[in-house]
Amino acid sequence: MVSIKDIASAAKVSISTVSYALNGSDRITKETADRIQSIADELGYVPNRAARMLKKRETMLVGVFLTDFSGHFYGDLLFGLKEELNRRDYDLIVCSGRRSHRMIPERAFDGAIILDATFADEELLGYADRGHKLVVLDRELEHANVNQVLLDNKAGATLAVEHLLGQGLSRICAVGGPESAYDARQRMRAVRQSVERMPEASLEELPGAFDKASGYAAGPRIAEAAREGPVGVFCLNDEMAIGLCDYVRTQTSLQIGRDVHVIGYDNIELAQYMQPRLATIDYSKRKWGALAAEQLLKMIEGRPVEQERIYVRLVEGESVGQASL
Amino acid sequence: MVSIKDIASAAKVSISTVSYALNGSDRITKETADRIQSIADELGYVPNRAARMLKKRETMLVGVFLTDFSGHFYGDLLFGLKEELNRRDYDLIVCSGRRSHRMIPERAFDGAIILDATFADEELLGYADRGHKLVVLDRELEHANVNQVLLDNKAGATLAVEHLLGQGLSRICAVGGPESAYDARQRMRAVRQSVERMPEASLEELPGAFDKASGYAAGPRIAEAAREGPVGVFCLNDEMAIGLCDYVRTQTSLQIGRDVHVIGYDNIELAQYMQPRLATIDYSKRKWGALAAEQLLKMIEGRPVEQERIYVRLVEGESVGQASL
DNA sequence: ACTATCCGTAGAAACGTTTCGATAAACCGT
DNA sequence: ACGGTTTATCGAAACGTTTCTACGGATAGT
Repeated sequence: MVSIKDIASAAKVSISTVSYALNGSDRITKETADRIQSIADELGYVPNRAARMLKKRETMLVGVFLTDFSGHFYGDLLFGLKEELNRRDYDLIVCSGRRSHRMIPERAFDGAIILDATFADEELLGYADRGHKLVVLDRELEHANVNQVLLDNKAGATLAVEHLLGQGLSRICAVGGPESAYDARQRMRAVRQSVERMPEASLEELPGAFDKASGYAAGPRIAEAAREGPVGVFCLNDEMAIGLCDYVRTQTSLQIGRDVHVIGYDNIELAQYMQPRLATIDYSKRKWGALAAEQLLKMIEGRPVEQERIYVRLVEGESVGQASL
Repeated sequence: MVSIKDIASAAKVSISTVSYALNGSDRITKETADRIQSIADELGYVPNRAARMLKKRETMLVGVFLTDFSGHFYGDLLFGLKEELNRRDYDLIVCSGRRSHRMIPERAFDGAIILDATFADEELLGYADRGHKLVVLDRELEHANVNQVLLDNKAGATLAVEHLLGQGLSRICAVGGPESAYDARQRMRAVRQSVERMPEASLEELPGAFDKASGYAAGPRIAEAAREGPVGVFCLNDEMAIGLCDYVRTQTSLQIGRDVHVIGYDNIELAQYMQPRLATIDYSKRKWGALAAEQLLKMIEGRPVEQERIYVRLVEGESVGQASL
């Protein structure tokens, strides 16, 4: 592999001159710089990333950690992240799995973005203590080296429940997320508050784990409830809503949007292709990513960071209809 | 940041002893090794990745390059890749975008897996010439440092067309992919061959770009054709099939599975949620990833690599029905 | 013409590891 | 008790950069 040394001897200058020339320092005259540059090109020189990282103590890399690679909104989120990072000359690296956690303390990146339930809070705080910059997207953490971009879960869940209530549905079921999920806890809390505000409304909470299977599993109980009249179901994310619709369609003779009214959360791509179209809560995943990137870069560069929040909107769908009285 | 030196002075041994001890060399007695280990733990030592990379000239990292992060089957593919790599102590890093290409010559990984149209063949061959190990998933390249895991596109496309023909459909439309896509070229070639084998069958080729919009765009022409009797449409991937169904459903009074029979390719998750369910060609994306990882590791370790191929199967769906005669 | 200033380049140390070869102490058999 | 062998540890070089400081020669000012 051709190194800076090879260029130095080919150009009959010292390696420091080569380094300065290639990095565009004004210590070197334009002529020598050009000469060195063309020799470098000719030899096909590419700087060694590891050496540069070691010496400069910076990587120009940001790591994003995901629980898995199959999330339905990762595409947009990562797009937003990457755009923003690239504008500032950083590269994005996506990681998943416990094994890769170690890359943070190994200083493989200048900062990391976390949307990964396999990190415990204490683990993240430990990294922050050691000086690593983090932006967390799936929890709230109080630390000088940690910031977050919050989804407005409260507003979203309130919107969802009020949409159901607004259709004349007073019997509400909510299918929850894993206890460990911050988003799930926040959404469920808002659900309770919204229902409590309506004296005539009732709420039943069903357990769930943010996956299709838990939506499906909630099916029997919901079908039972629906026998006594229309029921409005808020699944705390779209995947569960889809699982529930699956159950209702294949295992019961109930009709979605008439007997069982379903609304989800996240507006994943699938939602718009469901028949009937799934009502859901939407927010800009790109913006979420872009803000996360912006915050992280500010931290890395030592600029002040302001708290950001992503707003939500209701997407209507035929999975929620007017309650027939 | 605590380094091997700090441990050395804390333990009153040389840095080489620390290095040997921490790496489990048998040059060091168990007692000192344990002592050093516990001091390292106490100080919270984590090795510096850059330094190790530089010295060892290996990274234990594999990069996978994707055109974007939104592909519908990336989740499974990456899962297969990651599992296999982790079993062998390698970490996976996902990259996208032209900017990140440079990580290959910069020796940021021990090898790379390419499923990314933004790489030109010549670019990849250039890296291979410089000794970088590659596995390509979206093309075929002849080079000692390049291997591929091939999808059986020919078999899949043949299966799809024969399924349509088998339902009594003799007027076939095929919605193609970008000219630059290897998969698209292979599939289309097989389509032509299959249709030609049936003297009474006719084929019309429509342009496409593997995205939903091109499926939608093919809609008018297909609707026109369907006015003269049922037509079988093979969209070279599921996304286009979904776009086409969208058009037919919203812009025409034709019925899918009766007037227009649609089959896709890839069996993305969405396919099973379409109404009617989309017929498609399925193959194991996990296995695809696992084989790619296995090949790359063999190359890195200098073991012989055998050519692999992923097999396909037909998934029936109501989007293709019996042609009413 | 002589010192002071500046400018372009060179030398060398450092970043944090790994690993080869050297060294000194302990062991063994005779 | 002695040379020879083994054993545990150490010293130093190297990986490929960056960057501080030093240096020598040219230019400029008086």
